[in-house]
Formats: sequence, C-alpha cells, structure tokens
Amino acid sequence: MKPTTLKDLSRHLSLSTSTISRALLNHKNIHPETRKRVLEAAEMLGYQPNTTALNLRYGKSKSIGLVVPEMVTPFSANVLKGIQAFLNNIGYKVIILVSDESPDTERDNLTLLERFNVDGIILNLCHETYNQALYAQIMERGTPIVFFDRIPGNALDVSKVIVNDHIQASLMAEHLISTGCKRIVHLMGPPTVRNATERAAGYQRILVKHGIFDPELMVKTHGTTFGHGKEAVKELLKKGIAFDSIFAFTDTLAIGAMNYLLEQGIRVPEEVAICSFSGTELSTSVFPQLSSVEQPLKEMGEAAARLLMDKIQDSSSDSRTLVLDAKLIYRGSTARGSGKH
Amino acid sequence: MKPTTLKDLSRHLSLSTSTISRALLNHKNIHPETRKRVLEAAEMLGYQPNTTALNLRYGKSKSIGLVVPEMVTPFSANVLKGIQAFLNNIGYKVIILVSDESPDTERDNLTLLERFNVDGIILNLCHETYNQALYAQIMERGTPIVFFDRIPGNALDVSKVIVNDHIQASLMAEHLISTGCKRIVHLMGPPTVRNATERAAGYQRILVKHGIFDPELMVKTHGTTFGHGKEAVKELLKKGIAFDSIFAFTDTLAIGAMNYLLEQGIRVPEEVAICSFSGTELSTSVFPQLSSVEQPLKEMGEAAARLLMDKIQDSSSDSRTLVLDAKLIYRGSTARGSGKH
DNA sequence: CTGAAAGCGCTAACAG
DNA sequence: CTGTTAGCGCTTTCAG
Repeated sequence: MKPTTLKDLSRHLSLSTSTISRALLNHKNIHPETRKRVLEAAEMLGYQPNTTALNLRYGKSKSIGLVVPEMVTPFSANVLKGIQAFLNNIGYKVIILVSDESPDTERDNLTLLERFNVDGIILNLCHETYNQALYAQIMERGTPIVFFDRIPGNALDVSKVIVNDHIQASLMAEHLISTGCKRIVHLMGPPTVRNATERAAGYQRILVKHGIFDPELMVKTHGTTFGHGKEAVKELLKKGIAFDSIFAFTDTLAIGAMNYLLEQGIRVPEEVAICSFSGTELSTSVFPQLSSVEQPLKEMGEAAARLLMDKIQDSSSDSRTLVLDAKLIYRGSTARGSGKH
Repeated sequence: MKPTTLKDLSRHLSLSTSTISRALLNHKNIHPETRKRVLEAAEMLGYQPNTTALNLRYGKSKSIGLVVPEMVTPFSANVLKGIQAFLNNIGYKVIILVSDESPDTERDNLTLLERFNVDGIILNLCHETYNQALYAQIMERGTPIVFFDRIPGNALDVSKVIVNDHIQASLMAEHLISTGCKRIVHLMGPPTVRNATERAAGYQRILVKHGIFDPELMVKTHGTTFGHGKEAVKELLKKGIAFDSIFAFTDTLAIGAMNYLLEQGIRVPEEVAICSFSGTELSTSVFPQLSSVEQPLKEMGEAAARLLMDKIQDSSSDSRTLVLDAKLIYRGSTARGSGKH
C-alpha cells in the first residue's frame, strides 16, 4: 500500500540510503555488484522515486502553467499537445487555466499559478497591455513567462512565438481577389491584440494596392465568438453595405457570420465567399468548409515550451522571438469561378 | 529574488520557526501580539508558503489528473471548468491528458499520472473493458479513480457520474416522431462504451413502441469524429436506404452527417431532421443549429471532483454513482411542421 | 567504494 | 504561549 522509499530499500539490503541513491542514479563510485543488488531490490519492491521529495530537494515544482483565453475552439488543445509532447517527457506537468477572454480572470489565473509554485508560464493573453505590470512582477519574482499567439506590447523583453500574420493575411486577400471578389469585408479582431492589427494591416495593404479598399468594409467586432461574427454581418446587411466576401480574424467570427448568411438564404460561396485564420478542426466542421490560414499550433506549443525551458534552466538567457510559418488552405467557402459573382 | 521562507521570518523576528508557523496557521496557542507581528513581517517580506514543502510534509502532491478521450470538441473543456471550480479553490492543480480515443494512449496517460504522484484521477475512458485491470492496479496502489461520462463495465467498484442516457435518448426519439418522422436513423456510438448502448436502447425502445423500428436504421459507426458521421450517412445513401431523420450518438457524428447531406443538396431539416447528444457550443456553431440532449457538463465535472475528494480524504469511503439530469433543447435541425415531410 | 550528517521548507509532538 | 526536535524522501558534501 504505502510506496517503497529509499529507507525501505536501505533496511532491506542493509545499506545506507546514500548508497542506494547512488546506485539508482548510476553514480560513478559504486560497486557494480552493489548496484545490481540495489536495482533488483528496487524492481522487486516496486520502488518509485517520490517526485515531491525530489522537487523540494531541487527547488522546483516540475510544473508549468498554460493560460489561454478560451477553450471553446480546439485551438488551445492543439497547442497543449505540442507543449506536452515536449514537457511530459522531461517530467514536467502542465496545468491549463482558461481566462474566458477576461483580463481579470487572467490575473486570477496567473496569481493561482504563482501560488502553485509553477516553474514557468506559457501565456496566450487576452489584452495587449492590461496586465503588463503583473507580467513584469511575476517575472521579477522569478517565474519566467513565454508568450504565444497574442503577445504583449513591446515594452516587455520576453520570449514569444507567433506566426507571420501580416503576410498570410495579405495572401488570403490576394486569394479572394483572384477568385473575383471586389467588395471584401474584414471582420477585425479586438484592437487590443497584436494579431488583429497585423492581419488588418495585411488585408488593407492588398486592397489598397488593388484600389478596392473601402473603410466601410473594415468592420470592428466586439469579441471573437460565433455570436460576434453574426452580429457584425447582421449589422452590415442592415446598413445595406454591399459585399461579396468576408475575411475574418478567426474561425469563430467567420462561422458566426457564415451561419447567419445561410440563415438569411444567402449562398456561400456563390454570393459571399468566406475565409479566416485557423489551424483547428473547426474550419472543416462546417459546410461549406472554410478556407483558412492554417497555423502550426502544435509546433507553436513545442516552440513555446522549448523557449520556456531555456528560461527555466537559465533565467539570464536571452529572450527570443520565433516567427512560425502558417499556410493557406483553400476550401469550399471560397471555391467559385474566377468570374464576377 | 529568492522566495522568503519561514526561516527568514524567524531570523527577522527572532522567533522560532514553529512560532512563525503557528502564527501563520492561526493556531490556538499564540499570543495575539506575536501573531500580528508575524503577519506583518510576512506581508512585508512577501512570504508565500512553499507548496512543495507542504506536499512533502503532508504526503500529497495536491494535484489530480484528468484523462479524456478527445479535445476536438469543447466537451472536456466544459467538464474541466467544473472540476477546477471545485478543486482550484482548495489548492488542487489539475493536469489534463488526452487519450485520442486510443486505449493504449490512455494507458500511457495513466502511467504518466502515477509517475507524477497525483492524488487521484478523473477519467473519461476510451474503452469499457480494455484497461480494467490497470484501473484496478492503480487504485490498489493507492490512487483513487473516479469515472464520468464513459464508465467502465460493472466489474469495478468505483465512484462515477453519468447522465440518464436511456431516458433522454427515448425522449429525443419521441420528439422526432412528434414532428412526423417515421424513418429515424440512429448513428450508434462505439459498442465499447456504455453510453452508446444505453442511448441505442432508448432509441430502439421508442421506435419499437411506435411500430417503426427497422434494424437497417441502427447504423454502426467506426468512431465518433465528423468523418465517421459523414461515412455512415454516405453509406446509407449509397445503399439506398430511405430515412427522414437522424439521431446521432454525439454532436460530431451528427455534424459530420449533416454536412455531408448538405453537400449532397439534401435539405435539413426539411428532408432530413437531425439531432444528437451534446452539452457544448458545437451544437449551436452549425447551421441549422442542432437539437440535442444538453448534458450538464460543468456539473458533471464538479460532481466528479467532489467524489474524488471523498476518496482522497478517506480511501475507504463508499463508492457512489451520481446520475445527473440532462435536458432536451429543440433547435433548427428538427424544426419542421408536424406533418409528414 | 560506502556511511554519516546536513539540508530543501514546513509542521507537529513534546517540553518547558 | 514559545522553543527544541524530529521527520516527510531524497541528494550530496564530507569523512573514512
């Protein structure tokens, strides 16, 4: 019932605990014969090192926190996979906490993680600046933070991993134009997250270049849920603003918008083509399936985990920014003849 | 930089560490004045108890594992919320691991959690019997397991929380019939999970009762993804089996099926009504929105966490089975006149 | 090559 | 009411 300890082995073999420890750790100064005996006994008695004791000894908790804005979409779950692929192997536990797009909940989550004594935190934030001071404090107190996806304003010197938002947004805009779209709506993300401004800028640059930019088509939203997508496009229709396509900040906005259009009897992609940024199964779970910029989420997670371990192992190591490459995937939601309408 | 310890406070105030400890823990025998001084100093020096030390002292890790079959849908995320709502408050960390519907990965996950020295495990399993022996071993070694949603065959005496699958499936079948459906397909879940057989039985009972049961309409699937839903309905169409509605084991099967039908130009719900079991945002993220049995996922999580804590605190406490109440929500996917077709 | 002893940070008898 | 001591399980000097 009670787990076997070093002391148990020590009694069992009439050896000191230090010898047992050395044998188990494959230390230099240990008689091969002794080592063998110890290993056998350990095996027999089902010895498992007590991780808590090790943690105390080494002054680590061997756990890290992952804080994400939402878990309605599988976005974070995919990132988690990457993180775990890297960290579980080296004995690290990951504790995931969801902020529900609220900077205040994010605060609570970070505070909780500090109480949990995590060795580090991987964070996808809710608001570019709101909690900056807290991030700084936490890091000063000795817990490194690595950011991904939504990163903080550049006042902070931190490691982060992002994708090439501007370029991919540009390419997606080009794609829409190449299929004959002229009135391209952009459903913007929250102005408080960097990706949103980057994607909007990419979109705008291309539309300007083609001489079809119209500020009326840059639509502010009030969040990133299905509901927000629906509201935004409802508003457009109400205002009577004509459009033949939508490029949304996220899957969720795109899907919310698309479903509302379908509800109104508007055909996708024939009357309105739709696309967005993704990297999750969500884009293929609707009909028509969404064309989207697929982000390498698992890789993002692995990269973030790697950067975090660098910081944990050497707190003075340089901060690094990794820019990963996303790629466009064309699906049914933008599949129409290249002619107009 | 280095965290403040009891010893630091002890030096600072010239008191023994035990007095400090007592003051902080609000023990009986402590002079109010001393207590005040200690509390102030602790505040000032930013003292935070070292959880690892506490864990070692109390012989706990203050962490539990949550093992789930998938994270593509927000099902598990919702359950996680409930678990955390209960456990984070009492200082428990939860470590979530995903089995990807593979019993072997589930084994790995459980093994990893044992290595992590978790105090208990909450498990939504992949296969009713495959890992039974392992569950028993883990519990024997002292780590309690509580099951939810998909529970093991009844050879095991364990706490579990489920919903009233049979009844709800029956009610959903009645609903379809009340809207005029006569050829109701059931997309079955894996025969290796209890809920699947329960839901199928509920469906069958009602169809038999109404004299419209046809074994051809009980369709086996090869999994529970969008793809499996699509394959199943594709097969039905190929075989030329007529049907006017589908009741699916899960959201994902229903959505996969629905999207394929829409792709084929078949109208939902006019030509085929669709519904399923859910409890997540997925059912409202498609068009038309899915009628479904909404399970109280957060409550499931809370209940499971509560049952687990019972076992952690007293390993000899009785196992309990909680049956929660789900409820039907009617949405667009089954909204048609009550007449035929 | 092995053992004794100290210590990671904390709590809880046990004395006083 | 406070201090001393021991101990949770493990590693690592330091002696031998």
